[in-house]
Amino acid sequence: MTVPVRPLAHGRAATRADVARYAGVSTAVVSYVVNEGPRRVSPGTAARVRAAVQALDYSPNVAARTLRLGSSEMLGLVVPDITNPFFAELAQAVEGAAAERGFLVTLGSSGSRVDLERELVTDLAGRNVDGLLVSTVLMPEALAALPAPRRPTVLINVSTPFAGYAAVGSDSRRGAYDLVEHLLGTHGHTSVALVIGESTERLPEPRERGFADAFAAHGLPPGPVVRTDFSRTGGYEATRQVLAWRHRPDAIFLSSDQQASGAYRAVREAGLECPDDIALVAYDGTTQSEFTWPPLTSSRQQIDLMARTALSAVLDPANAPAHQHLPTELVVRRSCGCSLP
Amino acid sequence: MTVPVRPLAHGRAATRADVARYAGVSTAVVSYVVNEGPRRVSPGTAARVRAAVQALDYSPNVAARTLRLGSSEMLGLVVPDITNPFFAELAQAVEGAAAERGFLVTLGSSGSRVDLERELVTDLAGRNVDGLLVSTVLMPEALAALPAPRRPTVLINVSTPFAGYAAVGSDSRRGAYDLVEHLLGTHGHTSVALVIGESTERLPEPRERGFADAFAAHGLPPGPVVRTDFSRTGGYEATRQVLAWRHRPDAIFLSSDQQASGAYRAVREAGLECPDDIALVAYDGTTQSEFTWPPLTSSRQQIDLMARTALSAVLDPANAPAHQHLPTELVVRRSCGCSLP
DNA sequence: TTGAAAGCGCTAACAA
DNA sequence: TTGTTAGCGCTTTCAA
Repeated sequence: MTVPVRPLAHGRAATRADVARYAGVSTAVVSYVVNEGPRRVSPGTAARVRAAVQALDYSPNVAARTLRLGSSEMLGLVVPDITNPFFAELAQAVEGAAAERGFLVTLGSSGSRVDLERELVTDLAGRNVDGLLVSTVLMPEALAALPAPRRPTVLINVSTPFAGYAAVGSDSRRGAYDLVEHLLGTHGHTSVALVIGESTERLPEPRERGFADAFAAHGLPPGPVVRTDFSRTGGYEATRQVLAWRHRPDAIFLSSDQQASGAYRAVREAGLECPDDIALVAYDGTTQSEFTWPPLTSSRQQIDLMARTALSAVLDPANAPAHQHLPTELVVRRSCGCSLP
Repeated sequence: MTVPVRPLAHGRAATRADVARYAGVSTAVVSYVVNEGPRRVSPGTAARVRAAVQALDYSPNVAARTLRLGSSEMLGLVVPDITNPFFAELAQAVEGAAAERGFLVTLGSSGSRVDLERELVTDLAGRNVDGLLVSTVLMPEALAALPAPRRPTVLINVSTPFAGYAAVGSDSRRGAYDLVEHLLGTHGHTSVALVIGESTERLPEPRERGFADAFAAHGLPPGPVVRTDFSRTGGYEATRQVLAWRHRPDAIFLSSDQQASGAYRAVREAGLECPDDIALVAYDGTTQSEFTWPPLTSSRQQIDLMARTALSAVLDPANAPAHQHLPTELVVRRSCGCSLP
């Protein structure tokens, strides 16, 4: 199945022993120089070692180091779908935050498939990663079915804690509330539909609760809910469905930017205009939301903060709170009906 | 700088020796069972070993295996920007193709920054990856400045070969030609502007040549070229610029979907309609292009094929051609002015 | 300040 | 069919 890769053609790569021999020192000294510690080395010797390193084009074998140290300075990140801009931005942020601390990250994108995700997590966990960040669509059961994590594992982008894991996520209930309240309060809409991904999180989904909360605050019964998946196609299909209702709502709240992308298409295909015929708002607030037309009013997740928070949690599991809620930010653009300069 | 991670609280993780002791066999036998070879083991013994593995919750130490075997079954992938849907789709494809062959992939996204990219490639290459796929914006110099790769390295998404590396990319010259020829031939446009990313590839950029080729085929001098960067903002700014010209062209050919996203926004902000006031076409053809309005006519890169081809090249460097050109596919939608059902 | 050497967990050649 | 063991490259304790 797998293809072993031979070392370079011109012979095996130089090892620490080669360098030591070349520089006329012991292997320990080479270590001290290469790692700048833990013992100090006289300047002259250090220079000879560096020259040898150069001459032999030596670079340390990470597997050996990992084996010895028990740490690989690698983190694993599992997301359901890297082509979803939210996860792409999250991956970018995690990678950046990890790099700042000297860690590399191995990414797995499961395509939202449960079995693949399980495999990914198990595999990654076995790969000497020092910690795991998992953003999964398959919360409770699948997670419980996993072998106990051998490494600090934090659940990222979840709104409810899960036994045995540290978790960080946005306060999506509040984010949803803000959006719907804006529609109901500022714009005086009375009928707003919710299009939401088929969640495997503990129900009711927080966005759905925020949605209902906003209606309650206005003394209204909650609007209709359409469940689909968290993709463009999901948003597209669901919106088509909503537009076909006898009484078209004033607005649709999409649970992700990705779904909103599909919603726009459905609206245009129906020959309708946003926001005149129907307002659209969405949860996520990735860069994509600035480039739709009209620009998308959204509750923006603080992706950088989420990445940093999650990173601190894996790297210092002892002090990681069971669950951290990050605030979202309401970004009003034009798709809700507001007319901005 | 780095935080070593301790084994599980309930003591150190089980090793192969623990399993051997528990099952009353030698470590070799455990190996044979776990790896299903290379020696065969009697069914009874194998069962005992499997029971021990289960009981001790044993999982092999990958670092040790890597050290021993000299192969990690990991590949490295470096892309300039994972939030660009093209690269996200590419990453997804590479990951999928790799998984089929038992490899995991470590992703690095450089944010298009030369220094970070150099660091990433060097770092990744040192990490016992069995091979490296690099899609870089900083072709010639930076690549030459890199230490010689210790592992098979293939350049991905490049249109010109580069000494010492296998390379795979789409035939972007042809892709560009198809698009512009469609505009000139089918639609009878005469003035088409090109918005292209600031390329670090050997000039002239193939898309620019394809663009010029199409004009030449019609006996026309090539249209105006605006150079910007390969981002939404780049496309946005460049398009604003084009729209401000005294003579607005009939169409703009954007060198990426990401730029096209920015272009749409610029067109709408200017109060113009696509394709009536100005036609838009782009190179890439990611899923994003199906969800713009109007849907984007594009030259679609065969991302899956590219991933597979590149993978074969890293995994079997001996037989990898210096450069492989993959055909693109013209996908006609509505942004060019075609009226589809 | 430097050297010798043990040992991290695994694979596979060799021996039984 | 199974056991013994060398050795992958590295870090670091202990001794000099």
